[in-house]
Amino acid sequence: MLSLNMKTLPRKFYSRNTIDVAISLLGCHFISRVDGRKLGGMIVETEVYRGQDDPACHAFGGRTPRNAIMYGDPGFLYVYFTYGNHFMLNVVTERHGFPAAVLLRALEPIYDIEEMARRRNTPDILNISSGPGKLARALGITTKHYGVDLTKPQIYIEGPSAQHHHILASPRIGVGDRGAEKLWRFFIADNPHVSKGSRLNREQCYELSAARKMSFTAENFK
DNA sequence: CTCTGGATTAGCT
DNA sequence: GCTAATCCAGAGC
Repeated sequence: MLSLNMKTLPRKFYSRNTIDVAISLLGCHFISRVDGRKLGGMIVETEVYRGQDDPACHAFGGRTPRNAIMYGDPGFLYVYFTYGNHFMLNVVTERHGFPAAVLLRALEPIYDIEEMARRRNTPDILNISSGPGKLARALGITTKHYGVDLTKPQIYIEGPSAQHHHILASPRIGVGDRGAEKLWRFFIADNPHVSKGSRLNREQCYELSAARKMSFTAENFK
């Protein structure tokens, strides 16, 4: 299952269209060594937040102190705090000056599962990192790690995935009507670690080929 | 300064 | 399925 030849993803990996990055990240390994332990797992669910025209993106409406990292170089960590409890992990994408990022929504635990389970206070492996707030907690990542360089050895992603995954797309979760027409959530079909927070019926999920076609319309890239 | 709502989760009905 | 928890960023004054 683990592929050989996994290497830390270079900055160039992140310096592409955010949709390509979000899809390419599925199957890669996200690793955190923030407390001297190697924690992490396989990325199984991602979402795209792209540009000042995307009403669900934190950069909608322009630059602020919080979203500043999204305007910088790709390959850095954007962490923010929400709902009074949860940290969200994003990786900055695209070129300097264009605000965009991929939200990591779920991991399949691989490294030091016992420690991650402890941090999450659950014995259930399916509950360790099957949601964006859950995985940040399991990995020990907080806003202290805002701006960490993902090409350095503290927090990084290894790839590429050698597996052939069946990937599906759907609308993003938790954004309400803001950009609801965009199919910018991507996940590995049938992986039990994909988040269950918002159960989507089959009609709301699309094969990757169809979703990509819709995502790359002029409407989304004007 | 004050107010509003959130890229969620856990726990209960 | 429903909602309280919990606190900060951003907007408005």
